[in-house]
Amino acid sequence: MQPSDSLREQMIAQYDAMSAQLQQAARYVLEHPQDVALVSMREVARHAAVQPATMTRLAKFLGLPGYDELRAQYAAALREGGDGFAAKVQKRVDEGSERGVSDIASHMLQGLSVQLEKLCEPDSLRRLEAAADRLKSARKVYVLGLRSSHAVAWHFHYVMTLLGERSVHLDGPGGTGGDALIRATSEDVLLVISIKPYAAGALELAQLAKAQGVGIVSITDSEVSPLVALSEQVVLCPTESDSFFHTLTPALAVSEVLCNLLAEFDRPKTLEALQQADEHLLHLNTYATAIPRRR
Amino acid sequence: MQPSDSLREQMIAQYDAMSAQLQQAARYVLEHPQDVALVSMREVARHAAVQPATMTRLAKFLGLPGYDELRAQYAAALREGGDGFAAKVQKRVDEGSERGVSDIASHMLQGLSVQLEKLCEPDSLRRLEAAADRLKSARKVYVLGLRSSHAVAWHFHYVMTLLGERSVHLDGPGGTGGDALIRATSEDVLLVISIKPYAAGALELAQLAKAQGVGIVSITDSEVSPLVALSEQVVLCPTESDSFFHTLTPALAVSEVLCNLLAEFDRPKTLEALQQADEHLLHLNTYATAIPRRR
DNA sequence: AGATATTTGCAACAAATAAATCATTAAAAT
DNA sequence: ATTTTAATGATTTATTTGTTGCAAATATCT
Repeated sequence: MQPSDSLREQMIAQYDAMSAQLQQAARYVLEHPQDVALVSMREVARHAAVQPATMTRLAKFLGLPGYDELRAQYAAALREGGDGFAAKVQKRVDEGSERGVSDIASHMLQGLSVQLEKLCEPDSLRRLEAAADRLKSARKVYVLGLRSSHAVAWHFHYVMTLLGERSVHLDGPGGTGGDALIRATSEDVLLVISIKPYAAGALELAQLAKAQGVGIVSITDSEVSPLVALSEQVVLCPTESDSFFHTLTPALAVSEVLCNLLAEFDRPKTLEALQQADEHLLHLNTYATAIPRRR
Repeated sequence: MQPSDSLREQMIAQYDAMSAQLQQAARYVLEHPQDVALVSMREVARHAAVQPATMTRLAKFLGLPGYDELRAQYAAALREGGDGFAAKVQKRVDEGSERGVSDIASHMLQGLSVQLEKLCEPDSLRRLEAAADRLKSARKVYVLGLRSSHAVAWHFHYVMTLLGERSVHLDGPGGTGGDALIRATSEDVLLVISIKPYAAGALELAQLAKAQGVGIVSITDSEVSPLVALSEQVVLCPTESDSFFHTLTPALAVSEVLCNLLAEFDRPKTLEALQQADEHLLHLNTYATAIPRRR
């Protein structure tokens, strides 16, 4: 799938010696080898969010005469890969008969994959859309998820924070998480994430919020979840998995979809907000592309 | 290896209805499907000993708008072959042309589903297994994930907590998260989750830990992620999605798989630990199955 | 802090591409 | 045998391609 190996390895080895733009280009090439073979350089550059010239420069950096040679190598690799496809599948099947450790993993992952596909059913999509609409109309969105659901709640809140300042995460040290609801009104919405077993604390807070007139939108796992009775909108997601634990992956996926639907609602505003966040984080040196020097 | 089947069959079926030149072109296309995808029309024409215009005419004869569409079909077919079975769905995703609200959602979900399937490839499974092995052998597992990766880190830690007391979450108020590493030794392992853009803080802490002799296992998004250089084991997961944001869903899935592999390692102990946790939480009235009465 | 080198974005270029147009040739039908 | 039709080849045109040169921006070093 990758070209003659030497090229791929060379790219990885010399990655650190590349400039930022070159790295961005190289990274895309590494992660989308088929594209290099199948689409034009300018298009690859567009996908990689890089100037066309950078692709040429990458090729030269790797010691090739030009981009065409780079493409040729990837094309050759793809030819082989395509031919050997049958063999590859066969290999996979053979390995599958071992029933080993990686079988467990593969089983789980495929199960999760199927569950995500099930979320594409019309009913789920309707619920997602309705939930997004409801969240959209809120002045503030309070986000609540305790115990295992904390991960989803926090992630939703984090993304919403990048988008603006409408989100409030109901969590805090010493059990003070619910305090932020003090000034919540009927113009606001509470997004609750809770799956079985339902954390009592989350249900209590949700009920309290509802009593204050706050609209409730929930992500939960069943039509008979206690949250359904409280909520204006419910998105259901499966949690069963071939493992000891319930899975949160579908719930997280749902959360990400909601975030994106909200972002899509006003693209210009979203883009502006994201750019603003980018600049802010850049000034703070929040991010790094290499291992920072010890200080 | 051949395009959507219908095209290949159509060519064979209508072969007799073609003119001599068209037949010559069609014959070459049928016998060299890869060339159609990988080289220009003129070159294909030259190899087929046919006028360039004939290739265009062949495409139109098959009811396609132009030769580009023909090439696109063959390129898509080659992608499938090269990329594996998951790519079939990807094609559906790529073809998504309408952008209704629920189309966006279903698009995203299908994309995520495909990514999870890709994690089932042998290489990924090997990495997962190796990472699980390394974590298994650790005395303590420190878990680190900042910013967006916090969700994954926390979830991993949460599940590990249910399983025993080997896990330490490197997070805390006032930037004290790293303090727990004070007593970390070479018997311990640090699990770092970080995806692009990489939080500088996470890299710093990981580097510090490594300097202390702590083994590093990481979940990250690329072969050229700065974490790779530090880590004994790396699990790669995709983060691209048809949305404004990077997706964490595959990373979370990887984390859940790791948890489960660790749990599977010693089933009796796992079951006992889970039962113990159940009892504990029951006594604390942590969970509820119905809306609790207001107090 | 200033000087130097490197990196990056932009625009222009020539070459090549796919498609459209027209002229010529071969085949079919009257 | 002549007209009509379809097929083929040559030519032209508007894009698109990969590359290069140059100026602005950025980083690096003294």
